Amino acid sequence: MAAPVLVTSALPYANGSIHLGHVLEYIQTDILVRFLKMTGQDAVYMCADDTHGTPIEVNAWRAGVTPEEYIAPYYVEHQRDFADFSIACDCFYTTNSPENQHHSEYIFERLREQGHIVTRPVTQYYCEQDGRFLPDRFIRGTCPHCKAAEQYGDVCEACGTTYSPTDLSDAHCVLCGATPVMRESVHYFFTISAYEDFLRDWMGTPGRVQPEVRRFLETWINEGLRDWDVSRDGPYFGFKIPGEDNKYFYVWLDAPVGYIATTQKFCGDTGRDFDAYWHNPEATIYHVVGKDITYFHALYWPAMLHGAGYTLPRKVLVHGFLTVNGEKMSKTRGTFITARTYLDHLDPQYLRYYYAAKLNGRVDDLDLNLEEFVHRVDAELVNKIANLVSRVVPFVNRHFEGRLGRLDDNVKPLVNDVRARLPRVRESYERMEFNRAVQEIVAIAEIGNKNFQDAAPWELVKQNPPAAQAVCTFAVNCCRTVAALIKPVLPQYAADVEAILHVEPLLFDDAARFDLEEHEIGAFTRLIERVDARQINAMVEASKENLDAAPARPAAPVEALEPEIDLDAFSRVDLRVATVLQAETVEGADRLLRLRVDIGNEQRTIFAGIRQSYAPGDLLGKQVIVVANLQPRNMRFGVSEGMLLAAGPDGTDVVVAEFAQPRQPGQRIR
RNA sequence: GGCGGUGUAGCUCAGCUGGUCAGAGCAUGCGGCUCAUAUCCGCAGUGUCCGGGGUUCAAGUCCCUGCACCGCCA
Repeated sequence: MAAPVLVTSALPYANGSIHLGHVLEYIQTDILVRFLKMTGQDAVYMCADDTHGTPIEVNAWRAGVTPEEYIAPYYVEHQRDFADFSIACDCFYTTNSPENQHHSEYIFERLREQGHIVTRPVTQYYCEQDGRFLPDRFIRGTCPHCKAAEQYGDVCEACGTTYSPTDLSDAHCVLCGATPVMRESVHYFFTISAYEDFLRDWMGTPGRVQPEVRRFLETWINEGLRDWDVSRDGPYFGFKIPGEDNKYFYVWLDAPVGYIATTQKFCGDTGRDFDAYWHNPEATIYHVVGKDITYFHALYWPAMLHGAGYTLPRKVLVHGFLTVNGEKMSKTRGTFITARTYLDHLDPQYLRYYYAAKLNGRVDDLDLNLEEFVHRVDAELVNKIANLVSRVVPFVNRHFEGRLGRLDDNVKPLVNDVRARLPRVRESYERMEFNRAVQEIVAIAEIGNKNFQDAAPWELVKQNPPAAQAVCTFAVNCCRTVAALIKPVLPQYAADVEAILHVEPLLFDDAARFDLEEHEIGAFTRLIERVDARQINAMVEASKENLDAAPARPAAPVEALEPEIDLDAFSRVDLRVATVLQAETVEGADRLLRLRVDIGNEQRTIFAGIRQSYAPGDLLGKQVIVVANLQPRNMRFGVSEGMLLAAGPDGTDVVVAEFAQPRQPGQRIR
């Protein structure tokens, strides 16, 4: 038997629900695996929940449960979402497993034996109140570059500058508000630079990664591969580093190992040979990942596998992000749609079809345009593909008691035409250019429709029933061909057609047969409904509601109070009533709105980091509170002449302070 | 700020190593059919191939530059 194929998609993080962006990747992977299986390859799809790391540890702590308790419901939820989208993992496991611990430790030890793990002290912020080192995302302070307040420890969302948390002038702990101290800790580093030649060779082999990805990776290598910190101090949720009391593997060390661990679990459950996958240079391993995690999968991961003697990936397939209606998914616009919200309103087959029709195998972002979605599903899937079955099957049942005749010689050219297209479909699937495959399949459905139209069996049946029967026979064969070809994308549709036509489960090669003759077909059943546009709207509305209802965010600990000040100190802060005259987005800044406000005797321009919570129109005419005597601040996009008062834990959930009754602009607030 | 990607008809996109490459589908308009629980089939127009330079006998296709959008920066 040929060497096995193993395909993975990136592991969903077990601290939240999956959304349609995740689903894009899983559907893409699922289509590939189904195609491989249909063409007789011994392929499996492995996936798992990614369960470790600081965010889950902290969220569990905030929720007052253990990390294991915290991740458990997501494990159930994710599997249900997968199943309901017909995403058929052969095994869906978890990184919080003994198998994963074993392989993580094994890889670590092998790398250490070879001298590619070194230790080095690292000085970083430590919160004495919480008793923990603070990752960059758990520190906030004022950006050293543009002086924007309340920025994360690694990047300023106002000006985009990246820096180290120690560059923040007033760093404080996100969890408790306390000022952290510097503390030293010894960390383990993976000296990946030792693998530079190996990596150049690996990714230099054609087909490993898409060309644009390779260029991207080469710039990393050319800049010099830096040692990778693979340890974290406790408290942490993960695997302890052997021989250490309070140090753990960084989540990115054990997450991809989950691919291996899941395979181990799968082999244990099914009696398959684990080594045939992970200790077999003939095995084909594909990783499907989003472009944000390219470097983990195409640099660290192959190096780790190589160092520890596991099978190397044959291909890392990188895809872009999902946008909705041309824009980044947005909670306020209702385009941040979870898998479940979609399923509550629409048929999963629509999305599988739409994604397939747009996936081109490149790293481009894919846009889910909801109007196009409706149109494309109706015009192609329903009107062309399903309608062919709908027009011929009831016809055969009505006029010929469900029996097919024989194919007429005059359809030979059409059969040849269809057969000539099959290699292109196959090749498009192999290259992950599902859009071309779908295009070709629709064209084949059109051939079936056109012949049926031109031959007009509804007329022919009056004079020459056998001739009409032959026309129908060809159309039914087209139905089978189309169903076989679209089966990786629409397994449910294909199964329904198989049932109607009374044929065995279709394989890819069945598409070429055209030998369904003198055969009795079954009754017609509806295959797929047209998209109900109202359901689209309902889904978008529900996505907005989810946001409002989202109680999920556990109450953040209340920030510590600032030192006491006297009245004089307060009165030096000049707060004024201001009316918002203009509000607009700032090009190049995701978080900022540029506001023009009236503060009585003058107007001011203020940049406020509230774009994620407010659309410009939301603020027009509103009366807000402005710090009017704040030193003007030079920002990348202009000068900000004041500051807006608002409350919120971060930039995505901010409420601007307003007045319950109208006030005159310029009035002072005391 | 550095790096990378993208920019082709109203929309979604094909156009590989430069020479019928200015295309397809949808949308639009017109015509035909009625088997279709999902309407299909045919015909027709539309484009400074993002702007500006350059290389070449020849450039969406190569080079430089500008602009816009997207992403990455361990």
